[in-house]
Amino acid sequence: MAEHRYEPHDIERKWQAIWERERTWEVPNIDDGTPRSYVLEMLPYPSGEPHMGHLKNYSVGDAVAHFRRRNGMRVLHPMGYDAFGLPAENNAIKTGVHPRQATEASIASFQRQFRSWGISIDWSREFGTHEPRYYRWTQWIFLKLFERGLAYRKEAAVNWCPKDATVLANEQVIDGHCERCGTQVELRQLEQWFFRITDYADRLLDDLETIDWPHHVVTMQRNWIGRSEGAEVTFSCPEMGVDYSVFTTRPDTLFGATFFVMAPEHPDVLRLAAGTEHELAVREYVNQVLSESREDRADTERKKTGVPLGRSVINPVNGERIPMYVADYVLMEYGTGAIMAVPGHDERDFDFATVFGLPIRRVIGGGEDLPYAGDGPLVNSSPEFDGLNNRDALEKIVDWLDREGKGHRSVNYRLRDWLLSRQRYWGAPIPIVYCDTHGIVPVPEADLPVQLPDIEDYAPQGRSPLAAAEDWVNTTCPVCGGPARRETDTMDTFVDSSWYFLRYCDANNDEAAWDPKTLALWAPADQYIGGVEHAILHLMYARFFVKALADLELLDIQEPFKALFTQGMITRDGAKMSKSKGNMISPVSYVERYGADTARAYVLFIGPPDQDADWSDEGVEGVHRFLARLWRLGTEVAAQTGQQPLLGPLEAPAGDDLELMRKAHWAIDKVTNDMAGRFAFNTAIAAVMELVNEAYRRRENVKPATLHFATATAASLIFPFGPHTASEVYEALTGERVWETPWPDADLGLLERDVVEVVVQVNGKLRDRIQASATSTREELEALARERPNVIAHIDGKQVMKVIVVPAKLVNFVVR
RNA sequence: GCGGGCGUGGUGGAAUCGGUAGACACGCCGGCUUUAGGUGCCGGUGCCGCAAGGCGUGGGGGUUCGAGUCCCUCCGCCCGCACCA
Repeated sequence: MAEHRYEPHDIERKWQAIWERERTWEVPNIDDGTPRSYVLEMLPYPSGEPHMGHLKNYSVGDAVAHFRRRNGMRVLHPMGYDAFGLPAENNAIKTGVHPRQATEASIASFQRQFRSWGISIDWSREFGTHEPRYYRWTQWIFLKLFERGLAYRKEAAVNWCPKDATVLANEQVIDGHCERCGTQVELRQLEQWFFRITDYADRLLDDLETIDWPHHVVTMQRNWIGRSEGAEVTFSCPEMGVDYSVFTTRPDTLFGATFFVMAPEHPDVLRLAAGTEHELAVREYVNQVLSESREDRADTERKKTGVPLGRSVINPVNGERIPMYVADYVLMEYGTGAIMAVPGHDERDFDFATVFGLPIRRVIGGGEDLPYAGDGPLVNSSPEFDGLNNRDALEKIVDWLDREGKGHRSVNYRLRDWLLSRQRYWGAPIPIVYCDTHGIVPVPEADLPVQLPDIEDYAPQGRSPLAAAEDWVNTTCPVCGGPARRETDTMDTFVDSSWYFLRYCDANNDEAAWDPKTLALWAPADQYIGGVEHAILHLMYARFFVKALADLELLDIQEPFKALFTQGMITRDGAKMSKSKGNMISPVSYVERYGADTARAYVLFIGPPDQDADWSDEGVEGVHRFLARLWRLGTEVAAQTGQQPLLGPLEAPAGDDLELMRKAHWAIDKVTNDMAGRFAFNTAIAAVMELVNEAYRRRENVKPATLHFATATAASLIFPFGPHTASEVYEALTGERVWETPWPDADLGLLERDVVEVVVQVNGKLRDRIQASATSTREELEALARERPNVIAHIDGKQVMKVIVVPAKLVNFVVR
């Protein structure tokens, strides 16, 4: 058969040309009653060439898209590029080449590869987020949020990366280091733009219950939002005539508060210490803490440090005067920047009290040693509350505080507002100008986009490189026409990617970001697919945007992604692939060597797609062998039968014909279930392999029509994973285009057998198998089982206590 | 420390509802074909044992007629958050 060789490149080119010419995967924005589905993979960040993670991501998404299409749905399956961002700009600084040039070269390479992989993309909706026709609307959304008060400017201690010379969002700081370059970040007091995502904390939390997302992602988001219920309690400082409130989740332990601690950044700290013997020490301590790295400060292992402030506050529940301290374990960003310290029932306060010799008082019974953080009855508190369970006492104490005007119930979140301004060049300009008379003025919508000007020097100097583009910066105030200066910061790229999935729905609309009716045809995305690394950042921001846009009545959904699937990484020798490790392998070389179908089917066959999987060249060979086998079988059968319609239901099925038909219908059922309810592509592909193996084994003994059916069915079922080979084989056998034929239906009646194998156990151990009628009664099965020699040997001389019979499945003798 | 997940042959993995552990694939062994073949086709392959048989899903315990699957406990690995009051 030397002349008959599986030539994936010829086959793939042929079908790709057809899909391209006929625009097969484009879908119209109409509602004609056809059920619709929006299948979306996270858009790639175009840097260099696509890697294995992309291949896996889009192979998963394409399988889902194809499966839904063939089940009668009109599927929106678009593609775009998250084109703004730091790596392109850093490259520009190094090489002097404009980031647009490098980015667009990379986009071209992604486009080439997506086509060569045969991903079924609606190319008519493609865009890059760096194109003015896109970022015009990013700016428009910014203005809408600004109008609503959801975008605002404030001075705050922010994360600053000295290497990238820009501020970072909280979410972009990993273990105190810059997410991008790994440099240790510093805290700087700067005026910056924020989105008020904290206003949405409760909705972001509650609506997690309305979406079908992986449990671990939901948990991560929940933890990130970090909702804590408790109370705000007022401690007054009579010496200074000031009240300080603290947030606590444990007002039940108020009677155990023996000191009070403020964060070093607290604005009152120096004033409080002024004139006391501790003034100098406090000043030194604060300066020292502020110069510390975030990472050192966050080290929970090190000994607690702090300095007395020389002042005291009154505990509102018992009038006790307790000393004030400043200590770096209290954070300015959370709660009020001050805490009541209860060393008996909080480990951190306990550590501090131990170092400083402060009193430690037990006010909750239970546990052996202090600190004790569990529940129990109140003790040493007040006659009114002692003896009460602490949870009941908590409610009563807060009620009392509320009546006395000394506190109230309160909720705190770990979530902070989203810092979106970046002192960088390669991003969407923030559409704001500063006027001496009118202050912060939004650019009128009609003037959008604020075009990103071309510049020469990209190097950041602690301010945006855009500041050097004088012609661009100097403008006129939209209100008074007087001289004004443009905002020179650009937006975080996460702003761009927080709404791109909306734009796909109406990508060519030049009048608006989207038409709400058109958007409603598709949004929200029915299935979103991407890496877990976006579990918090992108997936939280996109949810916030959709909620904010819904409040602006610009759309009518509350969540962007109904269902989410997070794929695992492809590793090599158990390690993450990276340029620095030099263990990168690229999809291109495999596509060139084996064809796209092999590469695609392999990344899905390698294991469950939500788990990490290690790349193996031998494994690729195995999948390639399988596809070649299917193609060869198809060619052989087609030579024998010619193109003909699929075999209908069998008249009098028997023998090998019946068995092969059964296997085919079993495979249809198996693949359908593996695709419909879950993402079990690995077992789906295995089922098609079984069908092909079965067809090979029985091919000499079955009628041509049976073999034809089995082979065409295998091609039809493998289509979502290896679309080119599937199309080729299916066409050779039937003359039809497989993607235009409906997904096959399993004849479940055919799968039912008259004679089944029944397992016989004695005390739960397998002793024999018997062939029995599927309709045999319990008594018949037990009787049959008792005749078996191996069963007799095992129950002989023993007492049969019980017999368990599961009809058509098993018989278990319980003997003693 | 808190939260989440995982642990099955030589390897990747399968077992969807508590009912035959190891599908499919890799690797390995054997046969056939072609032999120029590193192609193709067929068969075998959890471990111990000549066999009968025994053992076997990280360790220990439990529930059950029956546990990879449920419960408790310990060990190991991975991920996320981390002085969040």
